Amino acid sequence: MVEQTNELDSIFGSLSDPTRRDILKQVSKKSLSVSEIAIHYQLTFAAVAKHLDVLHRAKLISKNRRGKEQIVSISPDTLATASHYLETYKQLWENRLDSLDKYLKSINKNKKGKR
Amino acid sequence: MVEQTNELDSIFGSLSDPTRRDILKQVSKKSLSVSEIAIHYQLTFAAVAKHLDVLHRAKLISKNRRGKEQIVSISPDTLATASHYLETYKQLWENRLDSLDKYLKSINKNKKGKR
DNA sequence: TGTTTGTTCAACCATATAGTTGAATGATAT
DNA sequence: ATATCATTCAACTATATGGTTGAACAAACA
Repeated sequence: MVEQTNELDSIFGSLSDPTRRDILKQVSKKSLSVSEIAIHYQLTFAAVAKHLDVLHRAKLISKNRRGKEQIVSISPDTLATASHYLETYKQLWENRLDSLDKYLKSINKNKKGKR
Repeated sequence: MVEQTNELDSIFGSLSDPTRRDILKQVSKKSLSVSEIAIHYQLTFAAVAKHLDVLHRAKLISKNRRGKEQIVSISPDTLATASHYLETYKQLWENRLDSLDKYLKSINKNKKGKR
């Protein structure tokens, strides 16, 4: 509606769920099969598979078949995209706050001068 | 369900919508009233107000009344939380990939040695 | 071949989200 | 006091999301 990139939409959307963040944490340490991931949660297998699908569509993970298993790995580049987005804005805001800070100090100095 | 902090849930949830990201972009440059923000979108006033509420609940913005207007400002600390989260994982993953890279190189070296 | 193991798909339900319209509230100006 | 401007609230709709169960498919094993 405002930007045409829904890349960030799906990345941040994926990250908004604690189960999915936890899955990312798991596979960031070691690539795992779908069932190895699923056993860590009280959810049904299908529910976990759906979470993996969300992460996959956001390109935060990749899947590779190894025999009958599907091995899930992280895709670090995608997270870099999100990270870069946040860093840019953080920077921008910090600069703005710095300016405000200087401005307030300059006003203060002025006041002191006038007294 | 996995972590008890829904702080990141609401932060990333907020960031998953392009209108809300755009609002953040706007107010990161300059604090604005609710209606000043709303005129930039084809949405109804109420819809924009709802987006602001989502951002407010995630503590990504703050509101201060100035006369009859409500002035919206950015809350940079919250974004730092998200940014920090991503940086941590990016770091972790990069390290893992570095190790993999070294491992692959060591294998290669071994092969060469054996030949 | 049939059976087991791992994964995906389909149908369904409950709740959350994004949007609408219209009424209600708050603060200022006449 | 009332009219006006800025914002919020309430009720409602449509769609998305997160979860379930059960069937179907794919690969490996007996």
